[in-house]
Amino acid sequence: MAADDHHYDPAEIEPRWQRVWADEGTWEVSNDEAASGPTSYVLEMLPYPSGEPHIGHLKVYSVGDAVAHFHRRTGRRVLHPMGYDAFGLPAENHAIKTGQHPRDSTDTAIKEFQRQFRRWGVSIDWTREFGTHEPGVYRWTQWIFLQLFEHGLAYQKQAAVNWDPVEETVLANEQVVDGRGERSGALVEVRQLKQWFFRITDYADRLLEDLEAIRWPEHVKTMQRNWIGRSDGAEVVFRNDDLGADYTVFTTRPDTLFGATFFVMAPEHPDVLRLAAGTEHEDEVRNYVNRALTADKTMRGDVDKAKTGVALGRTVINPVNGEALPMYVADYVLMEYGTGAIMAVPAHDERDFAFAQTYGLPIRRVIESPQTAQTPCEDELQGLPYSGDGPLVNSAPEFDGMGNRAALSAIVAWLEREGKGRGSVNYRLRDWLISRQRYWGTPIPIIHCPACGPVAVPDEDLPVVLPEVEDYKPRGRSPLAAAEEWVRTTCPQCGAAAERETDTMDTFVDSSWYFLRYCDAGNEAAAWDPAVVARWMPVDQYIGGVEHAILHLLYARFFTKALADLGHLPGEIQEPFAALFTQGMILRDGEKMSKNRGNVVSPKTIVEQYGADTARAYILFIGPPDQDADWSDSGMEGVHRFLGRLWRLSAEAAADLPDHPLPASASGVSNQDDERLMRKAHWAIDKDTSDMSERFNFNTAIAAVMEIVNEVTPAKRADASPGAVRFALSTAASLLFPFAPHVATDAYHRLTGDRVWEQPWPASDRAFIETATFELVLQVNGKVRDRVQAPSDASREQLVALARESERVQQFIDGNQVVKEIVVPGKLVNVVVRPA
RNA sequence: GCCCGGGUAGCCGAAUGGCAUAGGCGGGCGGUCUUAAAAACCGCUGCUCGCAAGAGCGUGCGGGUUCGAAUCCCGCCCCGGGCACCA
Repeated sequence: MAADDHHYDPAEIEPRWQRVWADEGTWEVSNDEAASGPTSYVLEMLPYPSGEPHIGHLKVYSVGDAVAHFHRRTGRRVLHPMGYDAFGLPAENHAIKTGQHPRDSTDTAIKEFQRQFRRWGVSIDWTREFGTHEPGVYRWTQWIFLQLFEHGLAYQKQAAVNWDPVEETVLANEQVVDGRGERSGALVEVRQLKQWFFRITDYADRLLEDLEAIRWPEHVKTMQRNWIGRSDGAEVVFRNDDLGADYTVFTTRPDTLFGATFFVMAPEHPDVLRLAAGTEHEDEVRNYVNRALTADKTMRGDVDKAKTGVALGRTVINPVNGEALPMYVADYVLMEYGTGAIMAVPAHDERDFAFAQTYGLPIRRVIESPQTAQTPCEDELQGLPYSGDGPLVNSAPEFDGMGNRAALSAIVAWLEREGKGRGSVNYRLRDWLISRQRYWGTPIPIIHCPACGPVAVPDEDLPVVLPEVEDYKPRGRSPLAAAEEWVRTTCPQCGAAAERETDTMDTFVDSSWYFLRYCDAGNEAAAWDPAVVARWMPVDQYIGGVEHAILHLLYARFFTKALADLGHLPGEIQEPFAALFTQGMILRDGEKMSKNRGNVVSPKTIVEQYGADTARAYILFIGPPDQDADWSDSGMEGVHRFLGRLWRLSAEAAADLPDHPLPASASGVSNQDDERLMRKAHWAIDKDTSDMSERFNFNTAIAAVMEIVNEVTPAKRADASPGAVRFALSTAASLLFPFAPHVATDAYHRLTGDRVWEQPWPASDRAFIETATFELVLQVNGKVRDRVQAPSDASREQLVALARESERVQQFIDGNQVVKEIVVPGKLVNVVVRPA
């Protein structure tokens, strides 16, 4: 190639190096025990294969690949696998519309994903690739289900569940947002159905506590804490003498028990109608309950909605003082939380206060608030409702005057002694509903026997293969029910005629363990070998969208703990993802990209036009990767120009300058241009190393490489030696490699003859960064007035003297009195003056 | 309403107690190349005043702490996200 023909051509460079990586299996790692050294497991959330990859995929794999490359070059063996979350509703809905088998559309999409991921040059160990829809994989999903089933962690129960009328399936609590199906947006209905659940609530406390031990973004931890929703309090028993029934309530404020003035039940409470029966309120209660049960769930949940309710015409006894409290039914009390009944303390709870005001119920203050303590009030409702701390009043003599926190424990102790209640904890978290009445998922490996009940499919009969059906449309039952031959079977226990379970599993089950399978993907005898998993797990760096903050990340944590408890994982592996990074979205003109808006940027088009390196480096350069960022075509062209400049300068330097050793030490540097180049290169090494290891500041890491390249332009390096130029350019290529691997590899190879991915991450040499003099900033009263060169080893006195010598400083001192001099060694001198 | 983020040039952003605006984009001015233009490449470019030297101003708004504040503290405004009748 002629020296004047150095034209950056990613279409030539990128496939050439991709071929080397594919032929040599560069990114493959073995599970051999013999392989030594530290390991790292870098994982991006697995993609759902539909259509083709979008810009969000390009971002997550650009981030992940940068981390993987950095880990490799800092001496770790890196597991960086890829797979597909291949079951799910979009493929099935497509099948309902077109009749195309979901397997066919999914496999087509997977092929397109594979093509593009390779075209992007992502450093994946492709030997471990799989899709969750492969029978060889979902047989282990079924095996895990059965492990949970046999240990009581998977169970079937009749329950009020969320039914999505559009998707025609039930949904997990986590998949209902503001009363609507997460995918369909349809208002969910409550149905009583027999469904399969995983007992995630058994793990509520461990899921909460172990958040402390993992390096996750604080807001994701907060979301998980809120979702688990642990509340500490007490259960207190209130007796109704008419029916001779005891009603237990849960309260976080047993210290306010003496302030209870009424008692409220949820409309769904099974005893409401029985209690009202025979009273003058019977009809009214019946009407209220009917209205509440049919009302729009989203409306009922609105905080601002006025409180409504109806008296039941009965009373319960407050165990602490024997008072009879009137009973009400009101829709602000929820059946799903606690016991579906509450004690109402209007003086110290906003909701109870609003209800009491509406219905003219008594309000009794039992905790003194700071204001009322100071100014004994004329208005007895002043400052109410008050939910803060303070001493008890209007309670029993033994508690009055006691701080409410102390009183809380004292009252709980009293309740326990009297058998009227006990300390108790409540969670918002519900068990995970995993049954789906849909086709395209992992079949639940259960056989229903009229005599034996639900029976596990024996291990040797796994996988239970998804049967072929004609019609994918769910009609209030799973499409699998239509495969009658498949459904009809015999009981593995007693041999009697029996039927297969026809529901499939929520696809979140598949993604709750896929990261374990990557460790030992070829294993046909087991889901994984615990000894192999121990070598890789936990994932050192997990990367994905924040939209999975609750669902996927909580379920995967639950699976990891449950599988460790059952002995299938080493006990010390309690968390799947030691560190988590959540990347922001790529927007266009401040809006989400979508086909409807017509503002979609296609990775395929960009990569074809500019190359994968440009697309990847631009996405990382655009801003901090955890933030949303706006796509700009001209910004991307700027990065393209920069990559071209680096490559061209490298190619020219390699061709034009005779081979020359790199300056080995600071003393070998002969002139100012050399010194500037060497210092900039070593400074950038420091900058990039901390940007990559301490935080994910890829944007500033790339900017530092740009600074090196800006120093190497022919005009600026007139006197520089070939060795210094080569060092600056090869350092730039080396530092850029994690973000733009092809062009960096090619430039580095031309300059040095070596393969950059086989080189250790560069180390900076302080001798090149430290200099004999530095620029001393001179301030008067904190304002910069001058800059002078100062010796690096100057004493404080010498620095002050330099400041005093400056004419510009003197101008501002003249006529004033010098009060003091502040010296920051290596940085500045600030002369403080005041008018004489 | 409560809990997190965030607000820096025309735009994206850098700087977490010490030179505000690194790097990039865009616009403007100048240059190289060209018969010429475009493209490409190179250089300068925060605002105001000033011929210049230079001075003043400038990190959402108002106060405070400090020799010194984008950075720390108090009060407010705006934007984004999460949660929200959970007793």
